[in-house]
Formats: sequence, C-alpha cells, structure tokens
Amino acid sequence: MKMDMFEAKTQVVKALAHPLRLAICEYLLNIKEPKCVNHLANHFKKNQSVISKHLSILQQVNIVTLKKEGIYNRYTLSNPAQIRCIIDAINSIVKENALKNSKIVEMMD
Amino acid sequence: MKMDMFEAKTQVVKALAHPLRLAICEYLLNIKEPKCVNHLANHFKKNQSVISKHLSILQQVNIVTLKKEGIYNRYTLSNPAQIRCIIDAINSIVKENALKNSKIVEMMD
DNA sequence: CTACTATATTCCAATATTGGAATATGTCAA
DNA sequence: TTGACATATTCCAATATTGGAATATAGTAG
Repeated sequence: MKMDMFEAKTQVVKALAHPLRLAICEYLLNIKEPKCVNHLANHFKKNQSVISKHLSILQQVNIVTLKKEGIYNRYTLSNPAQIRCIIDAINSIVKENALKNSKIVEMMD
Repeated sequence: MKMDMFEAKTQVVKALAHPLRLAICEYLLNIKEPKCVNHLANHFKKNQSVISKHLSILQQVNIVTLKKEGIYNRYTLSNPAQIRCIIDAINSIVKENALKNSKIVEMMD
C-alpha cells in the first residue's frame, strides 16, 4: 500500500466527512464509554449494516478502536483529544458562517 | 436551504476531504499571503479549471476567502487558526498510525 | 471597440460513496 | 449439536465526486 502524505491525511478527513460518522464520533466523544454496534444502530435509528460499515470506515483509519467483549464489539475513539480539536474547530467555522449569513439576511431586510 | 447541524458540519469536513484541497489549505496556511488561481495551478501542476473548482468548493463553506485585485482573484484562509487545529490533529493521528504500523511490521519480522 | 490574460462555469465520462437487503460469520448457552 | 443474537460482509442500484476539455465571463491595456 503506497500512499503519499496528503493521501493518508485525506483518508482520515474523508472518514469524518459523513453526517452519521461525524455524529457517531461526537457521540463517542461525549459518552466516553465504548459502545456496541446495536446500541449505536438504535441510538441513531439506522440499519445495523449501515452502522457497522461506517464504524469499519472509522476503524480503518484508526479514528475508532474495537474491543471485543464476548458477543459485543464495542467501539471507542482512539484519539479523543484530536477528534475534539477537529470537532471544535469545525463547530467554530460553522457558527461563524451562520453568524455571517444572519448578518447578510439582516442587510437584505 | 434547510440543513441540520451535522449536515452543515459535514459540508465543511467534506470540503477538506480531498488531497488537493487539503494541500491547498496547508499551502495557504504556511504562505500566509493570498494566492491567485494561476499561481496555485502552477504550484500544484494542475489544470486551471480544476484548481478554480476546488477553490470554489472551499469558498462555499467559507474555508477560503476571495479578494479580487484587478485581474487576479486571490484566495486566503478565512479561519487560519481553526484550519491549523484541524491539520495538526490530522497529522497527529496519521503519525500515530504510521508509528503503530511500523511496530506491527517489526513484530512480523 | 479588440486583444489578451485570469478566472469561472458547463459538460461529460469515469470513479467513488451510499443505504438496504440478503447472506455470512462469530459467540455463547442449552 | 441447535438456536438465538450480535456483527460483518456481499451485492446492487442510486447518487455524488472527480478531472479535463471546451466555453463563458471579467478585467485591463491599447
């Protein structure tokens, strides 16, 4: 598997670039306990295979770590601190954009 | 345009989820000066329309800001501090993964 | 105006991502 | 062993993203 640096970084960013995967990461960040596939499927009201596949994508780039406990496969964030940095930065950008847009709407009134 | 919060965040992450766009952001972060489309096209040895389209994607989510100066459209990062946070966090994850993989390779020797 | 340069946009084919259903695998208990 | 449950994987159709060529637009100089 040959891959240059930007490709490797992009794989990580891409893994976060989906609403459900981002939501899963935020959820795991707040909950702080490993959660199993079924729990996440119920929580997000999604098909089990969909959740499983998204977790697999997150696992491939080591955003998430799998711990097998008997029947259950429990997932946690591998790097919670880094994920928090990213989510906070994204939130900051989104909030600033919302603020800017509301100002533009005001100007157009 | 109705969009829930995770959709909005995902749009920002998606904008970064491409090797060239990530490279453009890192470049603008280091250079600190606004750069025009042609400059970036030459620097990255890419088609002008490709660069223009990628910049447009970054601009749509306000990762990048356009300043028109005569003939030139110069682009800068709108939120350099946040972009640096994100890039640093991604680098940290990628480095840790590389380290882990090299250890796995060692184990297999 | 025309010519020239910079940039944006449109069009299109190739490729990638997605969700859901079905199926396969794995783990445990009886 | 069989059954029950948790999870992963495969398959497929719908959708999204991509790069490059061609075209359109914009700004400036002559």
